[in-house]
Amino acid sequence: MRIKEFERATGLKRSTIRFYEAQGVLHPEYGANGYRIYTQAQVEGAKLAQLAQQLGFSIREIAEAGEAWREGVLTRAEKSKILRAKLAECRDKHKRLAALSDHLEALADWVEGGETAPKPALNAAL
Amino acid sequence: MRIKEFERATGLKRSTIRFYEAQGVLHPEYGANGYRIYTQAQVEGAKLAQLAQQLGFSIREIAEAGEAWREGVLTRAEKSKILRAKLAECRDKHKRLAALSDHLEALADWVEGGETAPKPALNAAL
DNA sequence: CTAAACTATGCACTATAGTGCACGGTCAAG
DNA sequence: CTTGACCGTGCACTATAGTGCATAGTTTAG
Repeated sequence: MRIKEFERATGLKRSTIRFYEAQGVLHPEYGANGYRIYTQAQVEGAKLAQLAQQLGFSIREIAEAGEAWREGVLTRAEKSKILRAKLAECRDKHKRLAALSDHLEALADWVEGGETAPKPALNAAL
Repeated sequence: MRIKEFERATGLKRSTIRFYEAQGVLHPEYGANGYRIYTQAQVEGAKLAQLAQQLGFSIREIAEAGEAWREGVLTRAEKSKILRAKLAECRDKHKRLAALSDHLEALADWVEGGETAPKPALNAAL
């Protein structure tokens, strides 16, 4: 597909798509006319990148991790290492987010209960 | 406490502390000499802000939500509403992070398994 | 063949989140 | 009463993540 359809498929703006390419997140093929050509796999990749970015990963990190599922760039061991490292970061964020949720809920309950009981303390493990 | 100790207690740089104050995240008292004075509660608040920020919330969002646990600014209903809204966002991020973790793990397994099975697809619910 | 729609590049501009420095006032030990 | 550590403001600068525009080439429907 060309860029217009890729915009529609990913929900990204054209300027953002070009920016992501410049940052190494996207690597489209180019036709003889100079037009970018995208595959369905790249739509998936872009969606994953968006997700990761909304959850606090930087463009640079996403570009680096993205190398792990591009063909013929890295060895299996390198890919595995990158993916496992990002997975660990995800799991850590996941835990911290659970802690933040718990704390917000405790605060909401405390406010709704008239702020009488002692104010909930932030878990030290954060 | 004064700013030096607040830096140590929160792990934030002095420039960042001043920036957060300018953005409405922190609201220290001022002594007669013009020095900022922080409480232990503000250390807690700053840590919570750091946590939220690392997890993808913006400074502006944090400042707004922070009003909910400042004294005498908002009504109970307003505080509750803000906290419950942020809680819902947290829970959503939490779910998405779980999905991202699952996907990364599936990719890592797939790579380690020799990339023979079909490449895991991204969950459409993202 | 022409016009509309689509695509390309380069570059300047914006928003967010800080960082660092110059310059000056305050405090406390000696 | 000086000296060094600490604190203040203002301002310019940086990094990240885009956004928008001018200008020009390509494609496609009529």
